[in-house]
Amino acid sequence: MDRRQKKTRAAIFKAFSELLETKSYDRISVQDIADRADIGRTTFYAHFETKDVLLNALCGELFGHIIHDTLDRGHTHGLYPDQEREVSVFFHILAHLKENDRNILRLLSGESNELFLRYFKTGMEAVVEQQIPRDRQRQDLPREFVVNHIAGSFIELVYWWIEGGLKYSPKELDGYFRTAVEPLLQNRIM
Amino acid sequence: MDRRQKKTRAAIFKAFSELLETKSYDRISVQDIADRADIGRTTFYAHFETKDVLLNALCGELFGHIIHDTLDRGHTHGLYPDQEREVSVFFHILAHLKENDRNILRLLSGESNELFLRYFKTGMEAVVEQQIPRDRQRQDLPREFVVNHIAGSFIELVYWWIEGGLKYSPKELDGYFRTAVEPLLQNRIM
DNA sequence: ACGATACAGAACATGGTGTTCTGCATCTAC
DNA sequence: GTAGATGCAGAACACCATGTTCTGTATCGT
Repeated sequence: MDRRQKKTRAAIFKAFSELLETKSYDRISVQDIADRADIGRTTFYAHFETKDVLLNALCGELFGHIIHDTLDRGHTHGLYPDQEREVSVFFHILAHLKENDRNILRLLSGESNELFLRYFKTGMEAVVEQQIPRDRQRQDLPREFVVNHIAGSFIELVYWWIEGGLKYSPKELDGYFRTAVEPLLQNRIM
Repeated sequence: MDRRQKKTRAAIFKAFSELLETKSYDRISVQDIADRADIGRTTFYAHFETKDVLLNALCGELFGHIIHDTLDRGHTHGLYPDQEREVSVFFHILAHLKENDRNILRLLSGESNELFLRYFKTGMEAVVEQQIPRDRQRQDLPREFVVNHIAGSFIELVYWWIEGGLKYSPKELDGYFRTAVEPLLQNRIM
């Protein structure tokens, strides 16, 4: 790809992310993005058909990595605590967020957090699907209910955590969350 | 209040609700609302400063009633099943929704459902606060965590239920949900 | 019936969107 | 290094939405 393309594309992403930290999505104009990225407005449209396309690309960029990492890790670390570390996949995701990977935390703290959390939820459903072995799931509850409940309440946890100013540690929350979610699974087979 | 005022105000609400069933919130223009309500655009601004003010008024109207009813009922029906009917407050809310009170269901099925569910969550937090006696709550979990978890996962339940086309009955869901949420409370004192 | 007020409609300023065109700068390939 | 292709800036344009102001008319409450 042309160096110029890469540069402006990166500049657009950067400008958009920075703006999303301060303004809500629909109050950001293409002109704002272009100004901040120091490019012409026409150039923006040469890269993205519309603002929504850019948003989708950004979300893919952001959550793609975190979810992908988590799914990779899923083979070794399970929903249940590691023998040694006493933490689960949820801890890893919360820790990622707290480390503010790719400034995702600032975006989730911004006015458009609901927007991002919807994307996040889609990814979380895949993680939960992978993490719950079918034979461990309670048979008296529909699987799709369980998956939605766990993914959904995790999203709400993140929402609440960030709104409240990260007053708890990822480890604490991981413990609380697993306590809240454990009964959706059958007891471990002895 | 002037009859004319009441009439146009009602017409605006009606038009706005109907439009929200088909278009997403930010794709509805004031002109759309005015046209549908068969009033002048200027008249709209005489009633509501902006579209957001209208949205807030509508949400208060919608969720105000359902939450208020639920809080009233809260003194008799608890989080736990009635002795006779085996249902909880959650059943009542889901049943209200399914009965499509004030066309709320059609709004929640529309493109702006996320918008409404955020309002809904605020109300649900009040309901949950009321429903969980402090002495019944597990002491190893922060109360604010528990309240957010229950209110949040209930919202996600509604979201999922509606997205999926109401494939489960309120009674079924009430059972599932209480199963999922029970462990957040201490066992009943014998 | 009278004064007050709600309304319709037109006009206006402002600002955002998405497109097209022209000229210039920069890249890639040879 | 040069030539042809491609990315970019900037201006101009048509379009649509917002929010305000003004005027004349219809309807209200008393």
